[in-house]
Amino acid sequence: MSWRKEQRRAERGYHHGNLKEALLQAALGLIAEKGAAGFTFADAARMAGVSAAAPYRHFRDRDELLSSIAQRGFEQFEARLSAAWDDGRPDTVTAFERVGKAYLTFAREEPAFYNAMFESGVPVDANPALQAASERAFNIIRAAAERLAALTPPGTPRPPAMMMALHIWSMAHGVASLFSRGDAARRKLPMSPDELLEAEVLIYLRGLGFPTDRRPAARGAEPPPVPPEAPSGSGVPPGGPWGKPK
Amino acid sequence: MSWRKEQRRAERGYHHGNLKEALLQAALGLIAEKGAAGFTFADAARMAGVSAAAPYRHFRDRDELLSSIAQRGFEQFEARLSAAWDDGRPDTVTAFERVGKAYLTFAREEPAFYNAMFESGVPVDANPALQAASERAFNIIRAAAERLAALTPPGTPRPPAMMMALHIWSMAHGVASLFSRGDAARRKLPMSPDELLEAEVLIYLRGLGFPTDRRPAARGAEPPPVPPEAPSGSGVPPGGPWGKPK
DNA sequence: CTGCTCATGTAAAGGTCGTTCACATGAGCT
DNA sequence: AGCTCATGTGAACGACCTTTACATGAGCAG
Repeated sequence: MSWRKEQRRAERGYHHGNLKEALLQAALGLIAEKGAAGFTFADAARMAGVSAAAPYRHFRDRDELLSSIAQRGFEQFEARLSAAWDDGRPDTVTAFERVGKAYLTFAREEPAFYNAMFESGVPVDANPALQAASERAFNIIRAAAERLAALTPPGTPRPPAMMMALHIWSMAHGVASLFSRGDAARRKLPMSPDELLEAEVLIYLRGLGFPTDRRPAARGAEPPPVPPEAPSGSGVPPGGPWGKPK
Repeated sequence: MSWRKEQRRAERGYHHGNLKEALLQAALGLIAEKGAAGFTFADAARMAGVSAAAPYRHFRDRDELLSSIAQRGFEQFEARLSAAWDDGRPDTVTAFERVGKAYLTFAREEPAFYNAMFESGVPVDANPALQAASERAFNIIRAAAERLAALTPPGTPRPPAMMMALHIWSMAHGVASLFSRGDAARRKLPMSPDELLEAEVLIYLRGLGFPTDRRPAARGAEPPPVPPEAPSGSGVPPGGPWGKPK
């Protein structure tokens, strides 16, 4: 009956050695499986092979664990977005679209983090460290928007970068939470979430005056981009961002 | 100690008379207060003045109550969107924008419903009635998009209405869940969620080729709109949807 | 090496929930 | 008046969250 517990103990001794980390990993797995609501502190403890009270040596309560995961999530999120943005290389629009894709990829590949970050009900503004991490992640989008705003073709009014950033964020989050995760992904769509978001962003950018069917770099103030390997692979298909209309 | 319970009983007798409805109302209040995750079946029962076991005569389990609320939410949601759309009166673009506003208004004024519908983890596709209600609500947006798509100015390719509808939905949901509710609303924004969404949709529509700084009706195939009372009140401010750029 | 200390883990217990079951009540029909 | 069945009750079970008093042993001082 309890041989398992005894064995565990024999394996690791009375002290776990790295319980905090083990709990975080266990929680991550459980959240990915059953969602932040279904995750239980007791389960995480069991999975780490310790008693139900042990976690309280490392987290004030269940919410603090959740909050820690959310914070870690924002940090990884920032890293991913940052890598995707790559400081706007090879050109601003390409990099910008890459950021959008990275957003969805993160939501899809790290459902546990995304869940903890945006769907767990953790009050972001209650924990300063969490809030800071969240803002650092958003700042990537904001910085990208800033660079993009600076490229508005002459003759068109320049949109506020902050507004653009919020718009892009809302599109990405909207697509991610409605169509790109869990059961929501089962809604029958005419196109993939990635394509949906890409088209949405392109149409939006066009609405701001960006020429989206060709690289805008040549006519802006931007230095000429590195010639891409795939000549027009990431361009917009003819007929508009959504393919050919019937 | 128990005089309260006795008094309750004296007031209403052994049978409650309308427990199902009372439970739904109680749950709605609790969800609005503490979120769908914090809401408990036992609390709802207490609030209705019955024992913890009574609710099981009306709902298979806690999830079914939540699911019922979500369904009711979608029904009210549909009604609101439908009223806002008003079959495209006085003209398609105006009505379309009104739908966007109605979306946010619903999210703000009915946080409990919105929460149950989109943030409670209720699997929409598990309950046919719920799924149907959800689809009916979405169909309002879809129908509006269809009418709008039919108005694309000559010379511009016509976007698929379904795609438009999904785009609009994702924008509205993104803005609503990121900026328009609960603690999330505390993020410091340069503009209100309503304005943010309105600008976003307008830029998007412009990206599709719609002239958004004036009523597009005159040049489309649409019959001339009823002359509005406020001549250009709902039009777009000069300089673009976001006001004057610096 | 000895012995102390304190971070880390355990067991036990109290409170809340969700859920089930046998039983009680009484509204409405015959 | 009596029956029946929908509706509500109380008790009980197991799971969870959290606290408290106690146990263990790693690391350090002497």
